[in-house]
Amino acid sequence: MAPDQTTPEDLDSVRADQDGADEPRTTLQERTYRRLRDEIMTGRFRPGRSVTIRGLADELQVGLMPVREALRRLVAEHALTLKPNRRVEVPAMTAESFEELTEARVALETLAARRAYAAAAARGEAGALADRLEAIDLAQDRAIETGDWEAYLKENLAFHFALYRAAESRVTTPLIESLWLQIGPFLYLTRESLGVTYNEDRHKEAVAAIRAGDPDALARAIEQDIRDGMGSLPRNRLPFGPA
Amino acid sequence: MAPDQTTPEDLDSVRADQDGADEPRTTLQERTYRRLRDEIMTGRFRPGRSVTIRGLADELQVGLMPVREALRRLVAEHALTLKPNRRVEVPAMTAESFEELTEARVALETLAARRAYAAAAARGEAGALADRLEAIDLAQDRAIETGDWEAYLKENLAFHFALYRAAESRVTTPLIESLWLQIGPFLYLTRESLGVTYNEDRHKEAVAAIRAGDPDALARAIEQDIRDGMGSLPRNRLPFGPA
DNA sequence: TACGAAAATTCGTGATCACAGTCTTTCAGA
DNA sequence: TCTGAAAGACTGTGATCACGAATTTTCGTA
Repeated sequence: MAPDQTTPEDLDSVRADQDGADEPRTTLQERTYRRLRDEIMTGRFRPGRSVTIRGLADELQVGLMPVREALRRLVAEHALTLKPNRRVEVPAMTAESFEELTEARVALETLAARRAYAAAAARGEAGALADRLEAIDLAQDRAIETGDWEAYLKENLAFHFALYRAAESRVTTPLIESLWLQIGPFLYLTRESLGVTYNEDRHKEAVAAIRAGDPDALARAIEQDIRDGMGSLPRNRLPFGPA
Repeated sequence: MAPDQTTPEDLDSVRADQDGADEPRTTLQERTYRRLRDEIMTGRFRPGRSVTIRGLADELQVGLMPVREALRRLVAEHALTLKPNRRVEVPAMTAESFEELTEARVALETLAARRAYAAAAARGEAGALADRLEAIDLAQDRAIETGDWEAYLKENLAFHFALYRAAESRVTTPLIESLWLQIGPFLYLTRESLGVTYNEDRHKEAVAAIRAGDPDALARAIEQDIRDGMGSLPRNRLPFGPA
């Protein structure tokens, strides 16, 4: 699709987000937003990097206006921050923010998981949901075996949002997405510095909880999954960002 | 029908929001955003009303560009929604959204309350926090006595955010604000249709919990306050919005 | 060499215009 | 009177420019 030859390396790496349909009828601003969103999530924007409208417009080969509105949207979603200079930057990750993000994730994602199970069970599709999640989890296991950290993160994202999306929550899901947007860069940026230890597979526990019809166990599995994942990150090296 | 004339009278009615400082050094877009934000929160935008850039620019006596960016920001915060026509509208409140908003509020606001107490207690300012909240609660009691529904809601907002702001959470507070933005219009729009019953004052319970140093009781008070308040609203008349 | 003021560049903000869709109105035909 | 197609008005999108503020560079002075 996109014929812009600049930056030909990675067009739509993490496209498997929310919209399966990839219509070309979207606005330039929307595509610019998704593009920047993916680049932020995958850590290609280092914290503290100077992000300017004209610079990005040059880089992405689009006009100033789409970039301008895409940046503003990302700021509204807290993926970027607005400095008093009126200039946007990739925010630094601090120990406080990291701890806050973990707690907020636990609060919102256990809620979303419960709602997802309730909605799926009400439709009699709990088994199908468990099957879908299990497939994603197997793909994630393969990523672990091959040591593909980026694929691992991608499948992890797919697992969580496949679960939450089952709730069809137009309120909770966007909030969770905002949290992931804030954590994403840090996850990818630290991929080298950690030897991930997979002691227990909380995803398998979650799938089993769904099959057993136990929402409480599902919520516990999700909470532990979040705490395991966040706890394995190098908290001691925070703050991470501009000096 | 709503009086759709230019409304030059109400410039900054509910300005006492979060920033005590009212510097004129802000951008036009920022002021337009706050203006529209307040009007949405106080229910002056009925659901389903057609919101156009040029119309608002005319009405607010500002250029198209500030309105354009303010609308986009409000859409990103889920205060307004973007129709497939690329046109923004005040979203209708449905029973599902209402229930979701209640659960999300409970999850996030009990978390914020706990963090606020912990932060205040760590600074040895828990007593001062309780005093501040008590003052707001007394003002709210006066609003109840005089039957001033709008003042009641305003003090209610002040109480909750005075508490959450004590946590200095740069992550959780914005999420809660987004939820209030989505509920706000509905609260004000239904002010006529309900005889509010104040059986128990959960705010006083919250203040007592802070003074007693009991975070769990504080969280329970906040949760019950939310459920009481949301439960008293006329759920049976949902969906509320465009036919 | 170090320092600081002035000049040049770059930035965000906002205005204005052109364009291509969408919606409303109008009006001709049954 | 009702239907439906064309004309007109209106809307969001995006480009381009002007302006003032902030940043960076330059260059003269200690």
